[in-house]
Amino acid sequence: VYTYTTMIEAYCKIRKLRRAEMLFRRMQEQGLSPNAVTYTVLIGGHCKEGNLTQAFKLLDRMIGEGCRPSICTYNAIIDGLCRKGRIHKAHGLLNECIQHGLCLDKATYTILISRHCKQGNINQALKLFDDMIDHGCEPDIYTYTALISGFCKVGNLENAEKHFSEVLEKGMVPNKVTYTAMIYGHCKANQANMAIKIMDKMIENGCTPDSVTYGALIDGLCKERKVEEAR
RNA sequence: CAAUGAGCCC
Repeated sequence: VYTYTTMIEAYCKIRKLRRAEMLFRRMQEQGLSPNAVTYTVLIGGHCKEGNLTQAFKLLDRMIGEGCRPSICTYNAIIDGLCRKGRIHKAHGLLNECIQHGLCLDKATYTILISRHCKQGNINQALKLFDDMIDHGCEPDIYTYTALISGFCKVGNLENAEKHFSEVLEKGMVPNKVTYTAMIYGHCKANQANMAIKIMDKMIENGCTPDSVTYGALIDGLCKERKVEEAR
């Protein structure tokens, strides 16, 4: 089962869902029962392809066969729904999780926070951030990065910086993604000089800027007509 | 640690 699951995951990663489904069928023909991980991998693969119909079909089947979905299973579907902009339905699934006795985890909240941030709905994101803390679920660097990115997107650098400081105060370590979000925010606010300072700090702290980091920076520099600097 | 979550442009 472990081996099949790993292979199914590999096919999902390279977006060969038909191959993945084939293996899923074959393992059952061999008398092997897919477990929660197998189902989650396949459901996640379909969600990433945007095939929510198939994802829900598998979820039903999983439950029908007495295989209990985990929070990872639901998170995969919640993420898929969010990507399709069906955030309301995603929120609806939270109740289903709770009915199944599952505890929402950091990923659940981060998926939703990230989505609200992308829509510029920072207040809703903050509400979820508070909710998660109320429920004893501590935000981690992923959650903070999503939130910081949300503040950057709406040009609220003050709050972005405030949460960045909070990360440090809590002893968490900002990573490449966190710094890139900050750089993007400053570029967007026409503070390219500050963005460059942040990049220097990022390098000092052992994070290597990647193509996304440079992409954000080049965009910002070009906007400020500092094409030469961008070069 | 076999499965879920965060960053630019498009």
